[in-house]
Amino acid sequence: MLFSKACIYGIRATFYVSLYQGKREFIPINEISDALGISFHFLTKILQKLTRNSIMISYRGPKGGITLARAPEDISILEIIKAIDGEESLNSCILGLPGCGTERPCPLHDEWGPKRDALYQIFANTTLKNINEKFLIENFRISWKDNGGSTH
Amino acid sequence: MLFSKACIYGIRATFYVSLYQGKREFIPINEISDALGISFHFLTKILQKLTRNSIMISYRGPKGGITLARAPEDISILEIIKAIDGEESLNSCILGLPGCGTERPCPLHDEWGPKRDALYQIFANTTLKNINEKFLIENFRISWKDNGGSTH
DNA sequence: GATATTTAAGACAAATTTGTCTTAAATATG
DNA sequence: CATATTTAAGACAAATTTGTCTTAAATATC
Ligand code: SF4
Ligand code: SF4
Repeated sequence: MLFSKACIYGIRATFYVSLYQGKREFIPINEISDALGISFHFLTKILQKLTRNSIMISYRGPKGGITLARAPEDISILEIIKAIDGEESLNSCILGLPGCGTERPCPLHDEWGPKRDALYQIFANTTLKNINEKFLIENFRISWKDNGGSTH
Repeated sequence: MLFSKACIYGIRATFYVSLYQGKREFIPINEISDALGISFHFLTKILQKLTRNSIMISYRGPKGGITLARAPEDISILEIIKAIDGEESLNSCILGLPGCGTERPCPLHDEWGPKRDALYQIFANTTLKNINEKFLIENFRISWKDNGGSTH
């Protein structure tokens, strides 16, 4: 698993929220946790990392909830990942051989390095606006809750 | 982290052993754990997964230790990963959105799918022989022990 | 102001991963 | 056969991640 469960939940929740951007004000967390089948309190703690990192804004009380802090085109997947799993999760190597790097590559570096960089660029360049467009264009109906896993 | 620590340790240990292939009989695990700076007993348990999966052969007693079960060109990195972290670690998606897949892609699938497949192929196609050649050709001197992390 | 709704915060518990230790079994050597 | 070496196996502990619960604070509505 490249990302922690917390990170995946955070990404899913952000996708969910971003679908309502411009249509509703604040989305209550319990609605999200219900839709995604995630523990409400666990999700709350995850989302707090996003509000602390100015990715989301939260509002308490009736009609409260969370919403994006910025325009969807200004929020990348990478930001979410960094806010939840930290900087290292994508910078560090899959093998993590110590003391290595470009000037002292391990036997896999030539192959892995470019792949890792490409992966990083995907997350850096994909914004929530891109995601929303994909959702709309492809008329995507995701089953947010776990239901047997992905088929590849 | 794509792989568990156990998996990374297993890969490092296998690299270490394969460097002596054809030169020494069995490599004692305590030598490996010393060289790699890993707990001896923890490494022993990890390596047992490799012996159970016919990747390594172990031998008890003086002059005992472990060695590769097959020729280096017949052992891929992928096998090691599967033996330790299981099949799913590379088949499952980084995001793990449920119920999705090629026929029901999430907004990242078009980008992530090919990357994941390419990654899979690297590990499937890279054998210990490839690794050894790299080590020799590049006259690689790895510092097996952690010493501050990779520089990228 | 009273009440219901909703996030914030933190204590706590469960599960998983990582790491340690002890004992047993196998084997080479003298 | 006695001894030292080395893996096997499994109990146990520590650390981390995941998940639950309780209380407090903010806010809309009546
Ligand atoms: S040399 Fe590169 S591929 Fe190899 S372990 Fe280090 S960062 Fe990873
Ligand atoms: S559709 Fe593809 S990329 Fe998206 S979550 Fe599923 S497997 Fe992953």
